[in-house]
Amino acid sequence: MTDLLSTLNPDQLAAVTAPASALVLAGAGSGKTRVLTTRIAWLIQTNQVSPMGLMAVTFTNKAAREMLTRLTSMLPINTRGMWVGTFHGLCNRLLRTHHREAGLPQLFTILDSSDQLSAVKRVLRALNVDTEKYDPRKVQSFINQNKEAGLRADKVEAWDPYSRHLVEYYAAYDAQIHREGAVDFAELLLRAYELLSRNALLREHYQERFRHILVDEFQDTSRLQYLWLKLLKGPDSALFAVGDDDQSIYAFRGANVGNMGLLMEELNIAAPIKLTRNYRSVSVILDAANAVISHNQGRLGKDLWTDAGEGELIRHFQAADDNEEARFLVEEIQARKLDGDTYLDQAVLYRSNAQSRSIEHALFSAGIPYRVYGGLRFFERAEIKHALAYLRLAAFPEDDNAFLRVVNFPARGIGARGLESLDAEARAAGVSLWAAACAAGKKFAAFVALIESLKNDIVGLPLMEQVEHVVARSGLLEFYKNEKDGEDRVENLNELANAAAGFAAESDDQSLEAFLGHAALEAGEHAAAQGQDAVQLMSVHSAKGLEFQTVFITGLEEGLFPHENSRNEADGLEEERRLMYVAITRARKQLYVTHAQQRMLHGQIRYNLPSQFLREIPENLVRSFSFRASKPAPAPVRAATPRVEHYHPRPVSRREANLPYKIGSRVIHPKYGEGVVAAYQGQGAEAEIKVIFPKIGDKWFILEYARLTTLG
DNA sequence: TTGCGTAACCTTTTT
DNA sequence: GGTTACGCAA
Repeated sequence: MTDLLSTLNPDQLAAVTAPASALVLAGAGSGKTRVLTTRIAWLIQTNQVSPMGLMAVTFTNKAAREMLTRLTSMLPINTRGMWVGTFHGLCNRLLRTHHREAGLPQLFTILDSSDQLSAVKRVLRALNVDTEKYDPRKVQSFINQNKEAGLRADKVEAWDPYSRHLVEYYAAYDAQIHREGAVDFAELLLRAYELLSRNALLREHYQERFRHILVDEFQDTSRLQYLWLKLLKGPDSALFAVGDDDQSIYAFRGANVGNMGLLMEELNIAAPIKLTRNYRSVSVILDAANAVISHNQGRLGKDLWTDAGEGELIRHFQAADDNEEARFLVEEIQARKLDGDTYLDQAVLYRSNAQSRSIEHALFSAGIPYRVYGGLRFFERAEIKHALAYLRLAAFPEDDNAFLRVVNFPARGIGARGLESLDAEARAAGVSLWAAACAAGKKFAAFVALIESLKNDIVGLPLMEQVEHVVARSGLLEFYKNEKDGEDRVENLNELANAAAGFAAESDDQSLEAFLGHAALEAGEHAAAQGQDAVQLMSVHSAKGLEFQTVFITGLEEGLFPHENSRNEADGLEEERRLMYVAITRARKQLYVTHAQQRMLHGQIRYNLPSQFLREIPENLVRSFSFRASKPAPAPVRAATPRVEHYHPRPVSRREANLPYKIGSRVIHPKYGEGVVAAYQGQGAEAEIKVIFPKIGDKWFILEYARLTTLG
């Protein structure tokens, strides 16, 4: 037991062994996850609670998994069946267990955001709503915002006609998905909340059971999640919340930092336990982070410190355009690689996912392996959703959503017109589309027969074979095999069977229904090759909780980061600044920040000023560079420091000795003229050299045959 | 009625 | 640049 605690610093120790409810204000890199898991281990080891008597809640599946992994390395316990998971995952569990009390069918489906959007569109169409006036996405977010606040349609206050309509659509949408036995993300939470608040017996049961509730990333909890936690906390239970108000970056989906203050008030917590010692970054990086975040008002207040030493200055690259920015990234990433950093140690961050494309392009043409997080994830891909819809119909054909998705995919001659009349019949009879289709006769006979046969064929098969069978027999596989550029999709469909096998191996419930629920809640990262040495590309949001040796924060421009949409939101700029704070604190040893004077965005060139966040980093922590030293002088970021060094691709040691041309040196090619050596890739006879010709563009040559002459 | 091609559109962040 | 909506041809 003592060895569990012996390596903690005094603040961490106080947090881990807190006797009652506590709020821990844990700065970036201060050992937050360690405190959480050590507390769980300590509670169990000292017999204060059994593994079944505690609940630990996180926001992401990744965080939940990591907690379990660390826990098993500390204690010889079986973590299966423990209530450790995401808010959504635990609510799902609660609702599956008590579906009857919750008023749901046993096999309720979970709608992800895009499913939800199509459901909203369907409802609006049925009500003949002018979607010019009522943008489906606005309606969707209206619904979600209210659910996140714990409000059903009949509780939402609406004074003007416009909001009254929104409320009406909210009610219609809820009625619709309930009819279909579907539940959206926010509904999972709201319904679980309502279940517990209405059913005293159930509530008391869980309150008795969970003596300790631990919450990660508490600053990101919504009002509803807070209420849910309080409902589960019995009079004798302890609530242990860990969070960092400076890292609250999810206000847009209902996160309420105010919950931190509220918690202290309501649970009589005198003061938060502050963890400010940082074990991650060198002090240059922490100083920058502290300086930036100090521009925010109303913080709970803490500054990070370290004794890890100063470290290298932050490097700021001022690019003329996005291509230059990408070129700079390529140069530096390669240089660091040759200096001994792995690719995996290096992360490129951006504010919005759309920015990844140009970076991917540059890395790809330079032959640098990379991995993109976020964006379209495995279970969100169209072909996967189609396959899941077939599986869903095989299990529960009444699902209108799934029905509509695949009734004419692959095409089988059922168009909008046919569906319209089917929908009318279904509405008139008050039944599902499936029931109507069964009654409709020949037009839908083939589809009905297909689903029936899928349903019969997979009875009793193991999960993986069920998936394989449905993928093969639904016609999806064949369709994509015949489609040009369909290889990836075929591969993904095959991967789906593996995902099912993986799920079956891990989960105690191996039913098809359980797998479908898992697919909706876990976006899944099966698609990208794991464990490979690759540069990590991701949005700042998805970087939260991660750390890297080297971090590049790109696109630091007014309008991009801070994002222009944040201007109209209350507290918008402050949230952007917290985002910047999160980005900076991801770096352990070296931080790069870049901006471009102009960039291609949404198909047109935009001219952006450098981000104000750059100015907020003290100048003595930064070295600035640009490709052109003087001529088209980049606008100085601060008036006081026009000093911008000329960027030289760093001289790299070792291996470059074998390379005839230095990176950055100017060469002449007999056909293309003058150019600059940009990169190498490959080894020996396969080695290639990349030369950038100002007029022609980038070219790769086989090094052995490249007829290049060095210039001056 | 369907399927395909072109035009217009829009783009923050996620469970 | 990529996706969706619409119009046109089969």
